Order: sequence, then structure tokens, then C-alpha cells
Amino acid sequence: MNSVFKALNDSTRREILELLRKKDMTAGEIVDKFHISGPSISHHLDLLKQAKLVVAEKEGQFVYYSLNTTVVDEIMKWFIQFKSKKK
Amino acid sequence: MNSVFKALNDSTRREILELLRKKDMTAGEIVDKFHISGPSISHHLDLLKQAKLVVAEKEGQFVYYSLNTTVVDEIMKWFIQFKSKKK
DNA sequence: TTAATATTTAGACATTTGTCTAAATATACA
DNA sequence: TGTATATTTAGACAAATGTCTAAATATTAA
Repeated sequence: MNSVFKALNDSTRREILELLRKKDMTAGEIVDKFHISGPSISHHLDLLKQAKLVVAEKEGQFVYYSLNTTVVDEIMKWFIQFKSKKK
Repeated sequence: MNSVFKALNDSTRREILELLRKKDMTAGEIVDKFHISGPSISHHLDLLKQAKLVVAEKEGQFVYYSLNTTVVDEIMKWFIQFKSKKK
């Protein structure tokens, strides 16, 4: 839970998630979408991976990143409690 | 959006939200629930206020804090995009 | 094997963050 | 008025964070 909120607390990382919503991408393709160095993006991807928000899969010399929406489900459950009847 | 994720990226602040889900509380009552100084809690409440996740209302010498769930709605909308069909 | 490409790791550095104590402000009470 | 209570503000400080460059690792291609 902590790692998820931590991962989401950065606009670059949230944008990466929005990109991956449309299609899986290699690390290099993601780097090209931002004006940030490769190592920095790699670090962001690592935090997203730690939070299990994305999955990395190596194919030859490329690494493909894709969304893992099951964590999104869990987060939404946490938010829904605030909308339920007070007790 | 940024301020909301920032506010949520701390377990003390998330616990404060969970407390306020049950009932409105004064700053002092909230302080009593944690082993953290008053000024620190005051700072956390300020960040939650900036994110519009809580509302503060002064009553005499007390300040009552309460949840504002409309921001929760907006956040959930952001998450829902990841569950919708890729396009 | 050597060179090129893709990605990550290591280490440095400035900025942000969470915490604290001391002090300031505001309200209530005697 | 003077004192106690509630809360916030100010300032300090260690730890965490986001970024960078240089170097390391892995894979492909010549």
C-alpha cells in the first residue's frame, strides 16, 4: 500500500502509467516520451515495478513494460471505504 | 491532483483520513491518536487541507476537521481509466 | 571477437519531506 | 485582567527523493 502511494506521488510516473494504458512499451520508447535521462526513467520504472503497478518482461535486448491493473483494484477498494456509510 | 497524491503519500495522513471517516474530530483529538507532536499533526492536517481532502472549521478555541469526499470521487475517476478498454 | 544498441547500476548533489522544540496566536475561564 | 488550553507558525535538522553523468551489464550484429 505504501509503495503504491509512493509510486503514484510523481507526475512522470503517473504519465508512464497513462502511456502504458494505451500499449505496452520498451524502456527506450518510454524514455523518448520524456525530457528526462534514461537512468532517471529506469529508476521511475523500478519504483512502479516495486509497487507492482507495472510488469517488466525481457525480450532480447529490450525490456517491455506493461500495466498490472490488479493493484489498481486494491487501491480503489481503499478509496471506496470513504464513500460508504459512516458507522 | 498532484497535491492529492502528495497528501496520500504518508501513512499518518492516510490514518487521519480513516479516523475522520468515522467521525469529525478536533485537532487535539487527532493528536491524541498518534505518538507524534502536535505541530507535526498540524502540518499533516495542513497538507490534507491543501489537497481538499479535509475541511477545517473553527468552533471557539477548537478546530474541527472533517472529510471531503468529493476529492475521493475525482481520484477514483483517475483510477477507473486503467480499468477501461484499451484504445 | 569487436562494436553497437538497450537498459540498469553506482554515486553525487540539490530539493523536498517529516519530525522536533520553542514561540506565537486565539479563545475561554477565574 | 491574567492564566490555562487549543492550535498554528517558525526554524532547525536528518532522511528521502528526483535528477544527472559515468560506468557496468546484456544482447545483437558485423
